[in-house]
Amino acid sequence: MSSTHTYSKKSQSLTKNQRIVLDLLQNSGEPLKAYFILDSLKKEGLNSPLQVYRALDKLVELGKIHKIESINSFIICNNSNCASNTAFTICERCGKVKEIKNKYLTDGVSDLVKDNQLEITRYNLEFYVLCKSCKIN
Amino acid sequence: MSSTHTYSKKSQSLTKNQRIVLDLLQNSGEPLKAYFILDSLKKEGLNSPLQVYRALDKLVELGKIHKIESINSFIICNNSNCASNTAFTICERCGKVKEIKNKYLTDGVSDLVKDNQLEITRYNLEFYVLCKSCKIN
DNA sequence: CTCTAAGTGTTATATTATTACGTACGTAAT
DNA sequence: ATTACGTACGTAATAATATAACACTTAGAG
Ligand SMILES: [Zn+2]
Ligand SMILES: [Zn+2]
Ligand SMILES: [Zn+2]
Ligand SMILES: [Zn+2]
Repeated sequence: MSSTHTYSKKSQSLTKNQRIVLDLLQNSGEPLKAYFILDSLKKEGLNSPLQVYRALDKLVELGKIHKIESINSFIICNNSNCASNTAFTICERCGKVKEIKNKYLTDGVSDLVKDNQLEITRYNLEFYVLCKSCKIN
Repeated sequence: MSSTHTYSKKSQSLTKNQRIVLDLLQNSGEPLKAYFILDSLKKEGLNSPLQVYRALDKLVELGKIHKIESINSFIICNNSNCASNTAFTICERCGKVKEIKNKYLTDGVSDLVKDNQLEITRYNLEFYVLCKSCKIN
């Protein structure tokens, strides 16, 4: 019965759970796993996986974060607006992930899609690389 | 045949477990999940998840099948040789998956990658669509 | 033949994600 | 103000996906 989380104007504002999950991802900048998020936010009052997954689902839906499927992880969106079209580089050796901001590349893909008359609703591009530090070693 | 076959048999032949898993995927043509494969091949002698996952891992490594990460499923390779570069369409409504064969598209992506000086080792492209039957309804 | 790399079979366990159920709150129509 | 509705919440249980650990077998290279 310890509720009352001053929601204030449902439009625009996230709920407490959504907020703390988003903040964690924001501050981290790296892909995080759901159960890591859960552990990290135990002290903030998160107790169950479902609380995390519900917040993550909503944030993905809002385009504020992305799920990187191949590593079951979530990362803050690095762009102002991806419109659900995402592109990442993933290091094959250390797993490091970066969202690609290169507009020329993503526009190019969009053009290719048009040229080939694929009627797509969105896309997710995963480019596997060897990151700088992994290339050295 | 000849007495000059110095190449290894090993590289050509699959083991029994790898064979039956590949055959199932081949005959299905659709993405299948590991535990579905396990159930389907109980009668062939597969008893544990690990047997399936080991076979799948090997087949992926050989490029004979692909894993579709966003649905935790595996599908037979539709091309002679993808060189680990993959591209799929996935229906957002029914989940139906097709491997894209369009060489113009994949070459175009490869060119874009080169133009943008991304040194990639491979890529995986997932295009979300509404398939024909889902578009009707 | 002997050594070795790869594969096998099995049990147990880890990791990731969802179902089910009841409660609480904000909004808008009555 | 009361009702109805949609969304979010909290909790427990469980499903679905994947790997660890260990002992054993097989097949090919030398
Ligand atoms: Zn983004
Ligand atoms: Zn790296
Ligand atoms: Zn293929
Ligand atoms: Zn469909």
